[in-house]
Amino acid sequence: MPSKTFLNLPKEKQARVMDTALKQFNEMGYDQVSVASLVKESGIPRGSFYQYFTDLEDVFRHLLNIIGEKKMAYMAPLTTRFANEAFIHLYEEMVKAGVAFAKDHPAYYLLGLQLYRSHTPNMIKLRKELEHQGLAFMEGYLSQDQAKGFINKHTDITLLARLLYRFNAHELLERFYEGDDTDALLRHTNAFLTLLKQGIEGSYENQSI
Amino acid sequence: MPSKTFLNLPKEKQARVMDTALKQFNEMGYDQVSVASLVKESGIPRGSFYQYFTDLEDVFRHLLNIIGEKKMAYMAPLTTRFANEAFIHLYEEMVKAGVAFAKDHPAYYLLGLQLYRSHTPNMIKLRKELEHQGLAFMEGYLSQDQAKGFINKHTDITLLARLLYRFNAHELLERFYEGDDTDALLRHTNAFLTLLKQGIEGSYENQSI
Amino acid sequence: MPSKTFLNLPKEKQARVMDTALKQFNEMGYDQVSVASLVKESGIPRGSFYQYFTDLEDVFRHLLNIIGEKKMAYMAPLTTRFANEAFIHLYEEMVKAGVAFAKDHPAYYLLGLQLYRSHTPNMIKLRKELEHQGLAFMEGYLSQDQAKGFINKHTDITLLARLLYRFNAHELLERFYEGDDTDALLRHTNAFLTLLKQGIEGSYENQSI
Amino acid sequence: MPSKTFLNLPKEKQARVMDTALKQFNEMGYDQVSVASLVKESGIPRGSFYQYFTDLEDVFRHLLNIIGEKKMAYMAPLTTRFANEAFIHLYEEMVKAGVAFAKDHPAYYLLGLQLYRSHTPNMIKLRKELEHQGLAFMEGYLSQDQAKGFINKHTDITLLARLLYRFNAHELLERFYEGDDTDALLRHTNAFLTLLKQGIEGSYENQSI
DNA sequence: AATGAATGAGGATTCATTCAT
DNA sequence: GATGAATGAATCCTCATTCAT
Repeated sequence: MPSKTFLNLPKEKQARVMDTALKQFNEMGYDQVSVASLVKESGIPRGSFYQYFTDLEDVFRHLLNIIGEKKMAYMAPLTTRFANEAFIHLYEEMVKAGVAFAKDHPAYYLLGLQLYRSHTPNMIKLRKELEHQGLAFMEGYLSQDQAKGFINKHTDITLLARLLYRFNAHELLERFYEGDDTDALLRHTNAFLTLLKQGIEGSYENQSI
Repeated sequence: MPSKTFLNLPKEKQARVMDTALKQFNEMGYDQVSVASLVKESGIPRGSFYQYFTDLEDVFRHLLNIIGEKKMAYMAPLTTRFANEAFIHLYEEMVKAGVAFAKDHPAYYLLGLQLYRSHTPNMIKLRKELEHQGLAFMEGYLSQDQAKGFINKHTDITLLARLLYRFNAHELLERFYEGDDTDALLRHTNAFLTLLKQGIEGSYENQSI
Repeated sequence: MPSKTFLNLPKEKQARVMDTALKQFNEMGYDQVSVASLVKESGIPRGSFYQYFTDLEDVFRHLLNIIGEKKMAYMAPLTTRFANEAFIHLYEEMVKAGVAFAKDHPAYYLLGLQLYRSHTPNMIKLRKELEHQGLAFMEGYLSQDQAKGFINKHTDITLLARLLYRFNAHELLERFYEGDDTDALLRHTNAFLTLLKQGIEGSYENQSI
Repeated sequence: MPSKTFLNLPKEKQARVMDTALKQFNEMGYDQVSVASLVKESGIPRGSFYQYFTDLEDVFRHLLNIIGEKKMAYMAPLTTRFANEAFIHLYEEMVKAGVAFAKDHPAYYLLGLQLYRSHTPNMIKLRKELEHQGLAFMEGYLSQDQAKGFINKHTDITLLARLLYRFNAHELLERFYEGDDTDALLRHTNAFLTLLKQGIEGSYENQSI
């Protein structure tokens, strides 16, 4: 968490630092960014950096918080709207909201990639925290859906939650990183959900699997 | 690729170097291994390192090749055996063979993790090469299966290949890393394949999705 | 010497600063204490520090003065009481008073150690000032004692003063630091004085040295 | 302990580094010497320093070893020569040998001062090792002397050993540092030994203490 | 008088790579 | 071909002190 010193800085200066950080994390990759590179490009003195942050991880976490808040604005309306339906519908909408977010704030969206690109103990811990949180959220809904008969009994809910989580947190992110536009992301999402819902087995006439 | 100089070394000395490299990559993580740490623990002179390899990536690639060869011994028999069946059956057997390999050579198996844990440009490139290769292999089979009716027409083959690839290359690897034994890995595999084959939709009585 | 600004501060606030300083000097060692560490733990603003003191040595000297005053309360009664006796008796009482002081105010007593544990030019100067002062005080008395015949003519007064000074300022201090309780310190003192008074030579029967 | 790399260097180059270290430790004080200052003045590259030594303490210990060996040449002959006499005579000769050493190699001699001028845990440990060793050596002899009647029964042997140790390791060293020449050191030694042997008490006529 | 942000020099350490033997 | 010493750039982090509010 940045120091009060940093948070008391003029918004503009804070933004200059955080924007540079965002840019460098995305362009250079988390592991290649150094305190040196950040202070140089953002124009703050070396010493100030250490007055603002404990280390680069601190900067990264702060960036995630900023992004998290923005993203929340896209997600918040959904949870109430889909209260009585199968979770998969809520999931679909959340993914779409995420894609909209990606369209509006591509740099913010892409920072998520870095979460999987550093392996300092703290970073691993952070990633697991987020994963655990995301999985628990989904498993809760999915178990209820299975009880209600929305999901068949053969389905391993824990696994399903993982697949859903990964699709959103990895697959789409990487595709976006590799150049797919948001329309493509939506198509991938449809294909993914179709596959999940119906499975891959052939039609009855030649169901030979 | 290591120099001829290296490949002409007594097998034993080569093994000493490669075993140390394997150990350090797994224990310290690719990014933390340095030429210094490797020459120190393996006991070869600093100058020799540069006579044998161009850099650490060179060592890593060589390690992957060595492992690839060993793994091939587990896989080779399968391809012919399942020539006329749906690919998913071959896939299942290949995953099982991979799990057997993991049981026999855990350190070799786990090295794959490092592929996803470093993000130097070279490593990213290497990972993409492998991914591309793996995906192309699967997509070829899966397209045929879809043509033959083994896979229904709604299924996005590219996506399916990705899911299969990821499950094997990420999901199982990470679960193994986190302590699941090989039996657990096999159970996960069953659950995954069941889900893929049948989808998650509820039974006819209450098919409300 | 602290500025008037500091001395006009509420006693309580002064004490907070000086207590923190005492604690840090003792716990971290003079050389490890920084302006940063002191302002942080004492809670005063960084800028204020430089309004109160010129530097850390200034703080240290002020601490010594505060301690000196407290210690004086233990010593003052003695000088008059032993006016006509050999100095060694006064010395003994002063040492005992010092030990009592150590018992009552161990942190104050132990600060003296830092005088010997930093070797910045200023600290060396300070230590020499104190030594010089202490030695002069003792040499004055001891010369008179030698003139009066309390001390034999063979004794090198300058040397004796040094031995007495060191025993009190080093030996006892370090023993206290290393855990000797005050009783032990008194026993050491007796042994020391006995040795000084009588020498180490064997009894007449076998005086072979 | 310096690396083999360092010890394999040409004697001349080793000497250049060690002489610079000796000079800087003596002139600047152990705590003020930095790796930066040492590499600059000795002319070796920054990186080489870390190939030779682990840190400055390593340099210091090596210096002590070098000095210890030289000093041994002055001391070795004595121990056998005084086998049957009171230890105090051996002590006197050892001190004199030390003074001769100081005359021949003042810089080496003075380095001992630094032993008391740093307080990193390792340095404290080193000093205590040396002290413990020195005290044990003396106490052994002194106990025997007391048994033999060379030293009277009132004398606290442990304390006496400390006084002897300190006189040699502190008092003389500091006096030499402060400018006393070797003749003066010998006079101090005589005065000290006289005082120890006979005590300070006045002659029989006016023995009033 | 109080405050705390700004500053950049300075020190420790690691590193990949080259080069002379 | 084998060896290991040499190199200095690059990085991290701390610090005392000043200055503007």
